[in-house]
Amino acid sequence: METRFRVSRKALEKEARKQDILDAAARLFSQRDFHEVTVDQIAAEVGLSKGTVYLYFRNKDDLFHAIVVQKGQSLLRKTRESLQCAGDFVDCLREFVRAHCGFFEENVTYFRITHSEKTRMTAEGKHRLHDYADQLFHAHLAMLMELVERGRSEGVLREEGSLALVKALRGILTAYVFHYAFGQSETPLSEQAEEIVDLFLNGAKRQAP
Amino acid sequence: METRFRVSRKALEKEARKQDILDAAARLFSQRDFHEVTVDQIAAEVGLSKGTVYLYFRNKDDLFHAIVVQKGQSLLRKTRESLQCAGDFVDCLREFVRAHCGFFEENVTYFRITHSEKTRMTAEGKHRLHDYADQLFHAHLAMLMELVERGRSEGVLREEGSLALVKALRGILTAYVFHYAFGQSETPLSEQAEEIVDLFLNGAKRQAP
Amino acid sequence: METRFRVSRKALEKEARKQDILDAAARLFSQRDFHEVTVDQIAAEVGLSKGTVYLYFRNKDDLFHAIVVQKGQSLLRKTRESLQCAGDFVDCLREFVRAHCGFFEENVTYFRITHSEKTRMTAEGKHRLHDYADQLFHAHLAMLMELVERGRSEGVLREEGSLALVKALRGILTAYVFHYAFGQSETPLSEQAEEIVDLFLNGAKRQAP
Amino acid sequence: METRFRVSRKALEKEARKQDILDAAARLFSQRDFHEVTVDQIAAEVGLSKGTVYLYFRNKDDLFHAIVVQKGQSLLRKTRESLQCAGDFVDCLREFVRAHCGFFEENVTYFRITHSEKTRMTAEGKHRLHDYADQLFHAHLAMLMELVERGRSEGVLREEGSLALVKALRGILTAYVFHYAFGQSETPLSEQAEEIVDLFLNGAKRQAP
DNA sequence: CATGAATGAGCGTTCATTCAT
DNA sequence: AATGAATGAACGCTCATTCAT
Repeated sequence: METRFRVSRKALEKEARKQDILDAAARLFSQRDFHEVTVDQIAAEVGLSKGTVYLYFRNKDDLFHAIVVQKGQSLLRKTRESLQCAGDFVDCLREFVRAHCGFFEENVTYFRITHSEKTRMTAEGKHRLHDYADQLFHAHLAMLMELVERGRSEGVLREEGSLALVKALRGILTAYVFHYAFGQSETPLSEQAEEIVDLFLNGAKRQAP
Repeated sequence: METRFRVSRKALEKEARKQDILDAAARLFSQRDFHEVTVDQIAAEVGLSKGTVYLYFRNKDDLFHAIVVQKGQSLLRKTRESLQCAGDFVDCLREFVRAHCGFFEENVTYFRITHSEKTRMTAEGKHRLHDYADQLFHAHLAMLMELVERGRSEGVLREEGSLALVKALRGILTAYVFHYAFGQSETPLSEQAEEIVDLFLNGAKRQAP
Repeated sequence: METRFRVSRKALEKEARKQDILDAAARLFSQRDFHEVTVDQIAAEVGLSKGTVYLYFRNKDDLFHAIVVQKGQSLLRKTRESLQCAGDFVDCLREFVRAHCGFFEENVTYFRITHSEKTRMTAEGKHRLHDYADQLFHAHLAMLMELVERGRSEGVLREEGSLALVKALRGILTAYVFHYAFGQSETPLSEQAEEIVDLFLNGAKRQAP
Repeated sequence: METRFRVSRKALEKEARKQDILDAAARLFSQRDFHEVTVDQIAAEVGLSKGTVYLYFRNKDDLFHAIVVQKGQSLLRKTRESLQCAGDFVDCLREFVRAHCGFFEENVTYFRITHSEKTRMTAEGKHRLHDYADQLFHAHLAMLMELVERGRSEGVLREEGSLALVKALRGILTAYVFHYAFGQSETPLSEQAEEIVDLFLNGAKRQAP
């Protein structure tokens, strides 16, 4: 039992170390391009030796993808939870947007990563990202589709083209996160959730009195 | 006169060659990251020698920025023209969206470039892009602001936060271009202009009867 | 204690490796021009890979300057020591010339380097050499000045223009080293010290009986 | 006859153009290293196209050597003439030193070139310089030898080692030119001829009263 | 003769990756 | 497990040289 305990403690330590590397790397990747961050810098950021990084990740690509996957999972989990809300579609949509905003508020630094990675992924036809990361991306899309479908079935959203609605929602969300992440200091992202929902649902037109 | 003709022909040829390089490079930059495209590849793509590329551009960065600037100018010109329409705000908005869609329909390959470059630019605070490219970016933002202001002064758009409206419009536009550029074959982008305008103005809610 | 020993041994080995590179590079720089020696050749000469050289020196310039500085220091040290002789001016002058000759006898290969570097340094006005190498050069000049002044104060040397005397001494010294370094095999340089001193002090004229 | 005239005029023009290139190149080579001067720069300095330079010189090396040879010939001619003086050895020596100084005063810019080239030449064992330049170098040495021999046969110079005397003379001369060429503004070199002769003949010692 | 566009070998430098300790 | 020295492939860039016009 002592051995089991030792092993498990070791395993935990190892996991912790791995997470340290992921965090350090993510910090750097959010500031500079994939190719502009060197393994040396990552190692220095965690306070480890370059060789040690290779004990935890097979190569630089793996490390990068691990970040994308981990953050993707996290986003997916949080937004999924938000959809289990008790209320009606609009309530749930509000929760969803809040979750999305909350996630990126806490992970501003990861926005650039996922942003550029999403692009790369789509452009090169999955050659670069592991299947799992690919699945995550599509899972996110699917979840949005579901949400929109529900809005439709509740009679709140338009009947035509649910893909169009998904595009609009993602577009507005992304634009807001973008401005939050790169723009000069603004109001907290999560406080803008209501605004996003409003714009998405009612559009830019002045409301009839 | 023959001499004059010869000289001008040479100058034209040189300009044409420069454009060839720009086009070839843009093709590659749209498929892979800046650092993943080598000057050798660019040269090969045009059918020239590596050294020759350096006769036309001081370095790889310059070449890249030349592309961004050229396309940025083009987009700016086309969208600006669209705003000189005779009709009311909604007409102009429709023209604007059409121009935007039309441009990216013809320049799908440039979307990724400007997409990632815009990110990099904002992130690194103008350190990398020439002033001119910087100006272009802000000019585009300013133009959108103007358009939205007009919509407000005509009483069509909401009174609150014009930045919010700009975000929404850009977000939806970008999302549509993104899906067109990377998604599997869809309807022509320009045919989706009406849909974009509708979503932006009226939102996703089912319209009251 | 074993650890301490290991650490210090590693540090020593690293220092030794660095010196190996310096020596190999110096050998090559003495045979060919700075620009005619490639980093690849230097690496091959030490039996290392090109990249390894860059673990020890930031770049080719640094490596070159390290050689100049190291040898300059050595020359300065040895000649300075020689001036602490007990005897009168002529004794000290003799010691000085011997030290100078002795140094270049052991460092023939470095003569060309310092020779050409001195030229470059003076010509380009300190733009290329690190401040330290610059200081060394002037320290050497200053030392010669001091020596000559002493000869004058002891009533041995002429009263007029000590710079003239410095020029003459350096000129003769350099000429001798030059012939030794590049000429076909001759008598050891250090054995020519007496001759140099004699020519410098008494000139080429046949001595009055 | 008109044809002959035309041809000869053309030949003259060609020769003049060639000289222009030599002069421009020499100017640049005196400021920067051989490898730091580009053929492009040379062409620009003469106001010609790069390709044109290759009509007059087979390659960059040839051009460089042509300069060295031409200047060497010129120095040789001028110093040889000086030796045809009517007076005794000391008069002739004085004339020689004056000629040497005069030459480098007018050709300060060429000092560095010949300086570094002489080194390179001796170091690499004639592999680089054309035979002719090699001959020039040795002709200069031989001339000095002759001069010194004459001084000896007239009973003015010491009996021992004429090579030693040649070394001393060349050393002092070179040192003076060096200081003139690179040092901060000094008295004209030719006015220092007397001083050089004095130092060479009588040495640095204070003269007995 | 003169041009200058094109070439391509070659250099300095970087950096992901390996491996002996 | 951790290190960090060593590697070597690869890249951006330069420039002497050629050649069609």
